[in-house]
Amino acid sequence: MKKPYHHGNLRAALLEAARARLAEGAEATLSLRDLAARVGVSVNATYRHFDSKEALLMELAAEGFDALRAGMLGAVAKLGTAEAIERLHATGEAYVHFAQYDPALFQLMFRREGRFAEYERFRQSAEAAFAVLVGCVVAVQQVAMDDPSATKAAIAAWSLVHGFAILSLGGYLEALPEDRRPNVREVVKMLEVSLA
Amino acid sequence: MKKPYHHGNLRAALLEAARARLAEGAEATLSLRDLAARVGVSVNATYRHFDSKEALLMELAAEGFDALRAGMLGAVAKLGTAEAIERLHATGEAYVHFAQYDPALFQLMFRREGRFAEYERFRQSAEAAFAVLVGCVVAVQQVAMDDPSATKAAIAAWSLVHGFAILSLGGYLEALPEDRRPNVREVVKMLEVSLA
DNA sequence: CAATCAATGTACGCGATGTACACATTTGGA
DNA sequence: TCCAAATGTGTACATCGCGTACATTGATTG
Repeated sequence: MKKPYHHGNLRAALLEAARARLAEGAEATLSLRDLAARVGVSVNATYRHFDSKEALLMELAAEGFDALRAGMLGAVAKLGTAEAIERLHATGEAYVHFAQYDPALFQLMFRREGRFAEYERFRQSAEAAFAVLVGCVVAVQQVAMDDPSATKAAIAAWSLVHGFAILSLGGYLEALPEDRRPNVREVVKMLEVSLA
Repeated sequence: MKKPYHHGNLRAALLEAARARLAEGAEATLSLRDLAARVGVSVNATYRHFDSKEALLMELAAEGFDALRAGMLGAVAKLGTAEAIERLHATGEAYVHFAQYDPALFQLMFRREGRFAEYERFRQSAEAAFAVLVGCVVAVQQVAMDDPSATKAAIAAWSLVHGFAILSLGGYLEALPEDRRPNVREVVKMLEVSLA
């Protein structure tokens, strides 16, 4: 059984390799050539499936947002029926956990410098993920889905968990002794009061 | 008046050029060679003052933290005597404003991937900036400067403003219509209740 | 005046991106 | 069935960025 001339699903394989590669290092050191080599394919072949390295990364980032959304929804689902505020907490926690579980992917997702216009798929996935947060806030505030105040509160909530994730990953909290560092739960609780 | 063989203060000039360069573009497209050309100096000369591009960027980032600290302190000072909670608000606003005033520098500061160990100067400046926040929280909570709860609350506050800054700069909020986007003040107000 | 510092010029080695061109192998549709 | 399109291979190249080396020149300082 020699390897066939055609890979079969090179596109998916490249993305998978990129994911694996990301898990073990930073985005900065991810090269197309390395990816091609890992999959056992020539560099040129990669260009049959992605216009550029950036295009590949954007696809990866979009899938990241899909996974983030799934992670948040999953956390809520596992909670069963619960207070709306607790669901919001769970969602926030899931957000941070996602970031900590795959830091490189998370950073990748938020270092695309707003190329929403060029990559529609990316925009949609990012928006869908945000919608989960808005949904939670809507439930807490008991307002209409398109209520401006819900969107604003959701952004504030997003800011909080996102900021915490970034600062954690960046190592900016490591300088502090363990007992003075809040854990995810403590941070997420900050959402409680100000939204009620 | 021909230009002298020695520049005089090349180190400072390089940093200044880098700052200017940052103001008009992203970090990713900043090259040592370009910097040297701008200052009118050979590439080699730059290595007399900085071990590497990274070292130059770290210095720039450290100065960024100094400026951020000054900005926050300045905002508080301009407030005169005021409620502690208002000072915290002002500090948070100053944080976001700093980010919006010089986005590239701000991103630079937070994309150094925790090289605190290698660059002590950087660590100190970052810590000093954070201390301003802690100070505000301490005043609000009326606890001792080294009270763990103050540190934790300060981190939460930091997370909030930082997350908002990042999301703003990344363009992740631009998808939403203007009237559903919170402004700085609205976001910062979230600090109020949960810290009291 | 000698030593040292600061800067020049030129040239490499390395690695990464994207592109081009000619060619091979499958696969699918007219 | 056969031709065309899609997918891959190999090799080569232009471009750019980083860091380094080496010999040399101009300024400063003790």
